[in-house]
Amino acid sequence: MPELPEVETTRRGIAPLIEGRSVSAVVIRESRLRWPVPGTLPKRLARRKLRKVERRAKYLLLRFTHGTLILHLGMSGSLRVLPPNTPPSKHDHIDLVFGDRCLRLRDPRRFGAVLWTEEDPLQHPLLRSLGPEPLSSDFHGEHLYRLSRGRRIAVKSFLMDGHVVVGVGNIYANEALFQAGIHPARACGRISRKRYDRLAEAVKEILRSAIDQGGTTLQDFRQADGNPGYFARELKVYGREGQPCPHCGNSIHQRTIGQRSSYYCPRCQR
DNA sequence: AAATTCTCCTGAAGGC
DNA sequence: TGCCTTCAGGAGAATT
Repeated sequence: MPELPEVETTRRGIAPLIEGRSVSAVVIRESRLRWPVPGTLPKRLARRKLRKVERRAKYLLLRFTHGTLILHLGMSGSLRVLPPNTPPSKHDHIDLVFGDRCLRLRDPRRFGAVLWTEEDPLQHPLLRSLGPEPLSSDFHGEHLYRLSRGRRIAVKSFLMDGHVVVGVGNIYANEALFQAGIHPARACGRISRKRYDRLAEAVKEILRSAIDQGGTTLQDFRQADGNPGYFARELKVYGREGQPCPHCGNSIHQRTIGQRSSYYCPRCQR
């Protein structure tokens, strides 16, 4: 499931292969994604040059000279660059053809999105009110501390709220809280400044390390070259219910917090 | 404003 | 072997 490291891995994989190239064709095989894919896309993109592939939160921004294609991979989306005329398989919904190479969006669960804007994409309603990038200097313990005062939700839900900080999904929230020694269900407003410093550092460290490993592949995710991501083998608690805590040896617990499966060591995390 | 619940979808896993 | 049920999950929308 693409979180920030998977999206960034994808960006790095596709950018050098398609930046600076012009669109020769757009194929929409399935337009029923999270929102209908605009049918005007082929016309709007024809012969247009892709300047840059950027990322904001979990959105990929394909910046053309006259507008931006905003992509979200949802739960199960992935992008590959393939030779043109590669036969599509099931769930290969969209192709952007750039002459001798084809950017193909595959998304079995269709929670992803493809949007077009000719305005500043950062001012798009979906992106406008997002929190800071976790790997930027705008994200730190003080930020988490300030935003959490007076609030009662579980720190894990707080950390996964895109208005607080972007890109931290379920897997990395679990891992960061383990590394910081914070219990995922603890009320976010009752955590000290010092512990938030530690949490912010843990988030940065884990995301950086996951990006280095090419992301986490559990089922669907693939890097742009088709290889899986290798961070799964570094997961300390996620999906490890009943297994020993790598720190103290107690067994990892699992419970649902904010409708999301949460894994933690009740002894190391308070 | 903040918190919670609902919703979209498919494939995997489990039960019988 | 096969059919049915349950579940996971990003995040916007709707509701409380």
